[in-house]
Amino acid sequence: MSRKRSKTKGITSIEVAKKAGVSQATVSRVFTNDPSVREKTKEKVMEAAEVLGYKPNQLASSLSSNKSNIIAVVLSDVTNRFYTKVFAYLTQCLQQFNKQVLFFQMRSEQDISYIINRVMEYRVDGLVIASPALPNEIAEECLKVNIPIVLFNRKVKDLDVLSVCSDSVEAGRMIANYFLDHHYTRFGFIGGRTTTTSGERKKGYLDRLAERGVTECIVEEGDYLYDVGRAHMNRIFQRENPPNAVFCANDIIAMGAVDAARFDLKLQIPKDVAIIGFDDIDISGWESYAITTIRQPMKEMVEEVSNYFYELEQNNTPQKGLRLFPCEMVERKTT
Amino acid sequence: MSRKRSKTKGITSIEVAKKAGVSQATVSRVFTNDPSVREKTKEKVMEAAEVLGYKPNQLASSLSSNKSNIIAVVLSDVTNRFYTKVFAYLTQCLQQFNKQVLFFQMRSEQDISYIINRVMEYRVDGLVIASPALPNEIAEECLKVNIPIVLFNRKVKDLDVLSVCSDSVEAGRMIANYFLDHHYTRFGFIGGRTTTTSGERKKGYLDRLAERGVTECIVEEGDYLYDVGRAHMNRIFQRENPPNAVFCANDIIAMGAVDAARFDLKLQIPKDVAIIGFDDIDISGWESYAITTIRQPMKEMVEEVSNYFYELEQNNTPQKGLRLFPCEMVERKTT
DNA sequence: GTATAATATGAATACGTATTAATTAAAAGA
DNA sequence: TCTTTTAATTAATACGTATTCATATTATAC
Repeated sequence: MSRKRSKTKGITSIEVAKKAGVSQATVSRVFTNDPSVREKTKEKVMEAAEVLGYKPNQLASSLSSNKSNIIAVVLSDVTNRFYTKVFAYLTQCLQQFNKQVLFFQMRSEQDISYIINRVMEYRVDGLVIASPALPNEIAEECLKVNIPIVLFNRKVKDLDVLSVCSDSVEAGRMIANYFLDHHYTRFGFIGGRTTTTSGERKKGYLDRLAERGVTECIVEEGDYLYDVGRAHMNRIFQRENPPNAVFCANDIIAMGAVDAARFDLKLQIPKDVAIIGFDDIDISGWESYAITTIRQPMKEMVEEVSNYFYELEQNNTPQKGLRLFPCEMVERKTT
Repeated sequence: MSRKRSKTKGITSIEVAKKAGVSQATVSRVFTNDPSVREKTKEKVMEAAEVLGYKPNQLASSLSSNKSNIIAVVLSDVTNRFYTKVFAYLTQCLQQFNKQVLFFQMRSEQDISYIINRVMEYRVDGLVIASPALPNEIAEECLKVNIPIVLFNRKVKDLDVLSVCSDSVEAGRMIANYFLDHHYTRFGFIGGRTTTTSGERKKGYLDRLAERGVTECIVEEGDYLYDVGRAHMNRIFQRENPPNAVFCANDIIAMGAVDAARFDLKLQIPKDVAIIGFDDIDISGWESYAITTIRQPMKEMVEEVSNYFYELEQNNTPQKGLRLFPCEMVERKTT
């Protein structure tokens, strides 16, 4: 009784064709919305399909049409709420024109080759990389076989891709201005991993401080984690003449910093020290933290990504290159 | 110059075969690890593949072998950190035997038919549903075509599926015991959506309270949201004789409740009121909240799911039915 | 009504791999 | 050495759809 193949093989377009009294080609045309099929014929086919419970085999379709309708999305940290939201909303947008999301996690550089292989094997229609780690290898491999790539909050020069980013540099400058306008006098910065985004946030901040005459700023850098943020805040305050205004590269770090100020250093916020975060994740708005932060226009950014693939789908050739989105400040109780 | 099909068509097994001086069948065998191919031949093929940059076309493979190596994962709320972690870890586990994750969001009942259609069209090898909303329609459709289903934290009777759940009822009882053992006297419960999980947490809690002689408990139910939790907490305290011990159906609600107590009601935690949450998401451990909560054995649960698919992969027939995992209490500063 | 154009359908084939059945090569037995 | 067995390989075909090209049908013009 060898039954390697499942008995319940799916209904095929051929069976539908037989039942509807048309050819397989016509059934295919109906399900690809080919306008050249007559309304009456279409109805016959749809009815037969309905009765038989036919669902087109997307795998066969992909093979034949050379289009998988799959977009691979690579995240380095699903735990980061900002990217969680990006992921959720992107999925939603892509579904509107029938693209599905194949999910990959890039925990370390080691994952790169795994991801490359899967992405190529599944012949995905596109690839979105929202990861601070260097994906140059991935990018090059994919471009080699014409898989369109979108980088999210990551810039790469000399690479023929779309890069959708928020304006981190300008956001950093905005914070410097805010602190100075509110008469803060001593400054600190707690960065995340040494990535483009964290680096740019720092650069804008420090540059603007310098432009307005402040050359001293205590800088600590580590990772986008609560514990790390908390540790860095404590370390900063072991120095003499500690800051009264600290910019953290994201909200998670900021929460660590807030708790360090509150529970370890017994400081009043914002009287003794002001803290600003980045991302405006929902927790930042909850009253126990109520962190002043920077909001990236997540929806617009995601829609830009989605729209890029939509244009490709329509056989247009949307522009590549860098697309920069301005951020906005959200004032709460830590300043 | 009509070039409908991309010029850069992928390298196929046929080209590899030609280059290696073997048949296409042999190339296929090499890439499916068929033991019947000689070591020397294998090397020849691998080398040719390497030189040409050949990557097997998974879509063609799926079509031919009737196995897509795709597992669909349906979440109702990616924003919920517990499920975010489940999602991340599940992806990681499945990748270990080469299963990829196709992601779906079930925001409302309306999404059901969309999901069903995609799941069937892609001929996924399995389906994981981690959603409190009723997926009976999905389940029935899938079982009809033999797609294995795993329910995560959701029980369904009379359905031939694997259901991996934490023991919510027992956890509820545990909390009742804890409150009573610590001499709390008046009780409250804030639930999430009226789902199995929330309902069971409540049931265990109330039943155990009753068993130990407490018949009064103020119950509010709404949704798993910060704002809702906060509103409910306030409402509870508008009643006369409000509770001094409140169990919230998850940590997000608990945070709303904590902030209501702190900022709206000006109460001391835990002196005036104790609060317990559920899930032990990372924020609960951060000091500004430091919420006492219930930890589900997330990893074990996910591994159970992953293992189920692994067994199927090996053509074994793993047992279906309900698999229950005990929870554990994490004591922090809200009790 | 016929001739012509436009439209709708069908037959045949491609897509790239897995797999069965058939064949050849290697190993073992005498 | 020559069978007999076993292992390795190939040829041929299936998987289910999309699509090109040819054909049949309908609509339009006269």
